[in-house]
Amino acid sequence: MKTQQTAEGVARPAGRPRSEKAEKAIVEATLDLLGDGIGVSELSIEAIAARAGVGKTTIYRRWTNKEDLVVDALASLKPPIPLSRGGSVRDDLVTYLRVIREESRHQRTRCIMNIAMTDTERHPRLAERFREIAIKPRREVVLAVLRRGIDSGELRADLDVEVAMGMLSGAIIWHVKWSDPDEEISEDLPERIVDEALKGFRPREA
Amino acid sequence: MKTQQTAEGVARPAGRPRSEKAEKAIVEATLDLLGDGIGVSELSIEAIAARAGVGKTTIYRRWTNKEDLVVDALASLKPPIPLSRGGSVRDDLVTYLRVIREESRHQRTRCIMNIAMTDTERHPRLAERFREIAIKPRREVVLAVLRRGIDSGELRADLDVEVAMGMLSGAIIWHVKWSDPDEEISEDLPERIVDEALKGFRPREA
Amino acid sequence: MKTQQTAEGVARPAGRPRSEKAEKAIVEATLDLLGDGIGVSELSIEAIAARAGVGKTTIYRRWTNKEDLVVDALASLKPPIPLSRGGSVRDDLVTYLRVIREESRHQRTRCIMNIAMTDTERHPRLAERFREIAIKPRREVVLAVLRRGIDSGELRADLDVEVAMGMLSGAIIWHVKWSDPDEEISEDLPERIVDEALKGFRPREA
Amino acid sequence: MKTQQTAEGVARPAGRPRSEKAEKAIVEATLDLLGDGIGVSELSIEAIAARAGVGKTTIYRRWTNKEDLVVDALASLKPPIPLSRGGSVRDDLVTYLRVIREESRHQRTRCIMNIAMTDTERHPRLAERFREIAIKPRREVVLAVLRRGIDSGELRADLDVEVAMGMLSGAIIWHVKWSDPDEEISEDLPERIVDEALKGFRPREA
DNA sequence: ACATAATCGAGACGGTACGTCCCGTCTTGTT
DNA sequence: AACAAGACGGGACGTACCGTCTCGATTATGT
Repeated sequence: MKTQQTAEGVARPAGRPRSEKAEKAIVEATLDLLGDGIGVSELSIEAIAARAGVGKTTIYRRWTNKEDLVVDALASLKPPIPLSRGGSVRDDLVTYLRVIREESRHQRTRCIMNIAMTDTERHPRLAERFREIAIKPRREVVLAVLRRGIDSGELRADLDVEVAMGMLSGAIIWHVKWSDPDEEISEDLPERIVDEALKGFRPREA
Repeated sequence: MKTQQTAEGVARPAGRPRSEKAEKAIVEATLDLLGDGIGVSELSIEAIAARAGVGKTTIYRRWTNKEDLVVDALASLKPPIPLSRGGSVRDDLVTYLRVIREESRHQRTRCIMNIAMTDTERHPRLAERFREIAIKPRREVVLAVLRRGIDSGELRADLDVEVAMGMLSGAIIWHVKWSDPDEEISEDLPERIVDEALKGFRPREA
Repeated sequence: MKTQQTAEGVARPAGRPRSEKAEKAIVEATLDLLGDGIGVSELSIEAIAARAGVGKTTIYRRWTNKEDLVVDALASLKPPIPLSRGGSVRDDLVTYLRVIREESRHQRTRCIMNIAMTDTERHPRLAERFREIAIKPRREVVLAVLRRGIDSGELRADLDVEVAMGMLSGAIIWHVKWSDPDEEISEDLPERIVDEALKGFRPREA
Repeated sequence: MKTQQTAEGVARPAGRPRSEKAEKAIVEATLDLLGDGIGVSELSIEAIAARAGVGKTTIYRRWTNKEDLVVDALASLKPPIPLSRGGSVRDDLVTYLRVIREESRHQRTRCIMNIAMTDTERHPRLAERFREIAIKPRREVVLAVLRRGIDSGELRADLDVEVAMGMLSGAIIWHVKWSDPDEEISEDLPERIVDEALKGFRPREA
């Protein structure tokens, strides 16, 4: 492929450059459709092209398959860093769990989450990307809170922070996903989880 | 519609009765395909019919849509009751978490689990059924163990058993699904989870 | 392929038989489009399917390529045998040339003729078929007239009927196709051609 | 539009002049492709540009559509004046028909002829141009021969030269195009045509 | 034994989306 | 201003399945 030389000395491929506008429209259309509850399998390139007002070739020129496109679309989402920090460990953890629960109640986030939980097994690259952009930042935040708690003496010095993090995140997700749909999820679930976790299941020995 | 009278006195429609063999073959073919990692969306009636050696009509005559078929197929699975009971609360919980982890390592269970985690949002009836046949029995078992622990004094009398159950189940699932694929999941993860849960995060006050 | 046995003992392929109605609709749509002046190259399977109210597969199931479809479509046209016979040789030949000229003035025939003249080189099978259904019958008719003329003494006994036929048919086509579009083609062209042909170009020797 | 002043005083548009080399390459590429048996409909600007080593814009800048380009390309062909004159009328006519038959046997001429016969209806401007550069000169030549024959007494004084010309040209073309492909076209076809035409179909009266 | 009737397999039906190819237009930096 | 390169929106290609339909053949009973 021939290239052209720009003033900045950066090689550029010859010919008309790819339209950033089109690219954005495609990603946005993808997120829109995903947000409308369309799953990765049901998501059709043709529908994306139509909604983005773009030719199919313009999509295929950039992404060789649907999975890559979805990966990039998800990646374009800013991870809405969920934690306001600075209070007590208990307050921070409660806040964190509340944010997750709130997210799971909003349409777009919910759909994105679904994809994460859902199409992840059939699309390993997607899972990897999701871990990167969604799981990892939250994980770091919780780990930081827990470590801070250990330093300040609020938490046990020998606490297994990995396990603790899994218990907190896992618990809220479990309830959101699997609790009986007839019963309301209690509003104070985050507090209850955090408190039980802090206390431990065993009775205090005299 | 004319009916026929069987010896048992049960009214039966006239004409050739439906083949039980075909029905079984269809359900089996469905589970096979699901077990091969095919998701509900990718699962095609055509493929099921082909693998079952059956005409497509024979499937559509019995189930009006794919979801209903999958529901029935999943229902036909015996819930492999996961808990050997009788030891200490700690032992029982560790055993329970181990069973879940093992299941997640075996092909067929893993795939079924994926479907549960996966296609659940797009197929609400499926989710409901899965809750019925997979979640509920496990939930009951854990709740029973926890209540027994309270009775025996091994656990706090005011323990929130729902929350505790969510923490345990959620923690193991979280780790199985979201832990860094490069790092091995530690073999003693079930023990670590149970121990941290029992102890609580907070240090013992003097 | 499995077959079924009919009462008449004629083997029939299993499954739903192909719809004759669809087949006719496809052929008719093809001729319509061709008659609208669409050439074989411009003719799209998609357009045929749309006009016939038929799925593309229904077309591809029967014809592997466009050319075969056009061949069959043309073949379905009844050759409108152009000659009323029984008069003098001169009258019959004039009638024949008139019919050709008239045909070349009517829309549908004109378009079919165009295809014959046109797409024939790029589509040899089409040419062959056209020769069969359009050229050959006309050729036979003219040859018959000429032979009758020889028998009756109206024409020379040693007349080269092949060449004579070519001169008559070729002359009318040449004029229809290549005469100056500004000048009207004279109404009595058929008579003029026949008369010149009968007389010969050379003057009568004393 | 600004213009520049050449030494010859002819106004010229400002900016880089159009490349004559490119223009020639385009026309040549077009004729090449046409000669390879590609029809006007199948002929793609993309293919022409590629073969000419030229950008598509360079073509579209000069010709607004494919037809115009083909017209110009055909126009660039020198009409290979087909008649050596000077012998008897019979000899001249035989020579003329032979030339046509030979042309129809050579690849490039054959393809050009095909285009004439072929794409003419769908592309009227092309037809007109072809009439100008290919038909008209031949027509004139034959008419001249015939008129010369009348003057010299070789032909009837009242011969309808237009009709006669059509019969001769039409006959050879008819045979070349429509004769049975299994039978060889007889080598002496030109002689046979001319002789029959000269004699007329009717027997000499005593 | 035979008519009745629902089911069976096979496969054609009208559709939708696929990923590819090429169209004619447009938008770059270079000549 | 013209050039080559190549991206753009669009339309048709031929394929793969979709869920529905229509066949003849099969398999039960009820007379």
